[in-house]
Amino acid sequence: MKDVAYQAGVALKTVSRVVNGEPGVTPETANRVLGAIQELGFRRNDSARLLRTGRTTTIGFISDNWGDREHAALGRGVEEVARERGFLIFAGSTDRDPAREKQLALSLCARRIDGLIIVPTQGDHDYLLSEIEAGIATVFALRPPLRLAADVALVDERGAARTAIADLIAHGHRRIGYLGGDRASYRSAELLHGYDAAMAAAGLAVDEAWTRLTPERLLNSTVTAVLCGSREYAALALRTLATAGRSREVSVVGFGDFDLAEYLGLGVTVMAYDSAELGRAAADLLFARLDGYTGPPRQVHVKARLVSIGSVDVSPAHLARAPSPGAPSPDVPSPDVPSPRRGQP
Amino acid sequence: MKDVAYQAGVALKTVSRVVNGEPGVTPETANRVLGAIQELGFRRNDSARLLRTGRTTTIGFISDNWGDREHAALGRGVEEVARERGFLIFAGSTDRDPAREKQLALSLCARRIDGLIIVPTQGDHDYLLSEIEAGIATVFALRPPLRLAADVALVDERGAARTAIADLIAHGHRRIGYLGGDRASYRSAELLHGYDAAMAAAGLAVDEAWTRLTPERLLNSTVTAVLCGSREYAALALRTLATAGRSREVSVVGFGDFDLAEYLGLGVTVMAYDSAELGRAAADLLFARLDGYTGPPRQVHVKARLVSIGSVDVSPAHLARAPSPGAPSPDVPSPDVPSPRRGQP
DNA sequence: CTGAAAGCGCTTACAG
DNA sequence: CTGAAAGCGCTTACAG
Repeated sequence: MKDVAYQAGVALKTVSRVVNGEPGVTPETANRVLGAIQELGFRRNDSARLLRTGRTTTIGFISDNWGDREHAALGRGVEEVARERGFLIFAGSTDRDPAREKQLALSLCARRIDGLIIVPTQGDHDYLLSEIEAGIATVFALRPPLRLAADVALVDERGAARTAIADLIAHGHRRIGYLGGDRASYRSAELLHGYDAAMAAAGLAVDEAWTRLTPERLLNSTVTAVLCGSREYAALALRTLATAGRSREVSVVGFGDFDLAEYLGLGVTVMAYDSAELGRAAADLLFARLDGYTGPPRQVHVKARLVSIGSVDVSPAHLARAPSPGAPSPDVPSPDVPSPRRGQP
Repeated sequence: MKDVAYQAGVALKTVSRVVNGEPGVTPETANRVLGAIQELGFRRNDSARLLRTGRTTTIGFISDNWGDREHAALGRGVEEVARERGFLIFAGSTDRDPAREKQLALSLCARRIDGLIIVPTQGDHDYLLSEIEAGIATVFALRPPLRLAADVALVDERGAARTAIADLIAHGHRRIGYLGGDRASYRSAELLHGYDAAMAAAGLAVDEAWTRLTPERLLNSTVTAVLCGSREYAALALRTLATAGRSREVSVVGFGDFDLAEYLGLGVTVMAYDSAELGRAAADLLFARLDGYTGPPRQVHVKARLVSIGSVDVSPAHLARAPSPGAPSPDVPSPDVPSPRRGQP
């Protein structure tokens, strides 16, 4: 810029004015500067400008794994909002390792990002407190942090489980299981909360074994339907049942990103949410802060929808034993066509 | 930092030394500085440091769509290499829009990233020339740029098509089609090149209509097997055949990322490559430049592998008509178990 | 072992 | 309309 000024025979400030399109420069002067810029191949160093300005117009996005479909969709949602605002995004994966999360987050903060959207690991997040105080807007997505009041964008797992279970009950199921790995994880805990609520609302007793299923135990269980807490467990449940030739005896309901339904194939029911929507919601919370919102931390929940796609494979004998479905309970969306896959318990 | 120096009663330079762990500071002095840092909650501004240093230890990653499984896996591969080097990544999507690509790339360059990995859009990339000259290492991934000599990391589409077609031929197919949308696209052109080579090598004539299939035309075609150039077309072909009840009359081979096989379900054959591997390859090219390599542009190709997963559904009648497969040609990997899905033409 | 000065490339605040 | 000076937060190159 100094060179440009020299070449054009003007002061540094004038070059700055031209580059930034500020008013108050004679067309002739401007042209002279523009010419020098062309000639010298000058391009402004935004990093330097941002150092002076204080703002970097950059946000960080930290998730479990950039390569994972669901986290990628989340990032995409964040990007859509950031793009509108002209913000750039630093992205990184934690691989669920708290140490990596901390290292990543702190190096982003050291670059003075304006905001951070983070899918938290299991670790504690005290290390972020001083950064947040220092003015880095922070939003947690997909999972809340432990012991930290902050803006959070979540999936409504409880509501999803309630809807799924109530729907199964409406179709005649009474013995319903949950398959989802670590019950202490945020997701499983929330889904089980919704499960319990829906079973209780229907006045159904719950055998503790039903919610402690494994793929193997599924085959020896008396459940007639099972809610799966992850993509992997849904796939496992289907495969286990198919291998045992018992696909038509147990209804499987998955929980996950929209593409899970597609992934699992035809004839499967999924409580599906939109990860990109979650990303947009998180970004909206973040930009509200950057726009000056200083109120208390907020939570937003992205709803899941019951999705059944494709054709249905059900044995006529099984169908014959199925009663006509009862009236759906109030909080259950009435499906246009009752799914015949869900036979009588 | 100035405040810390004042608080500790030392010079700026001494604080800098402590912060950077440079030698030559008395433990006492260092402790005094550390104390001041604690007290004031000081954290170094890396942006400022990088301005002075000249390097940003940052690379840009620009792809079609961050939310797309394949591009996300690519980014993940890039990240793995960047992480080892302690580099941060700016990420963004073009949505295949040349204008967006340019805008994104230029704003990254203005931030003075050290390198750029880019999945190019159809547009021309002359605008990058001055940036490359200015020292920003640039690598293209997945598709080469038009008229621009640069490092490129690609998938070996030609080899993949050759392998797939030769394998089909070895299983008795003679009339083989290609289904892949825009024939002028880089991917289709490369696949068709491999297709032609394999058909010619086997001395088989090609009816032009076979390579101009659409999902509808597939049903009226005489082909007994079809190579699909994208995830979408593979899914369409399968669905079209299934809907017409003719799944067992035409073998479908997909081409895509590893998860395509899983996505398409059991009993499907896919020429699969690893997007993360492609990302790592691109990053390796980039860091070679950052490490000082100044030779001519290089190309690396990631190989695709023939993958068949899961069980097979084939009509006994169809099987009965199938001949025992001939000896595989030299460039065809001999499958352990010949896939019975590929019946006689 | 420690420090005063200059500078990275830009902008801000003020004069003319 | 234009410019000289100071400063963003750090490091580099040199003295002591």
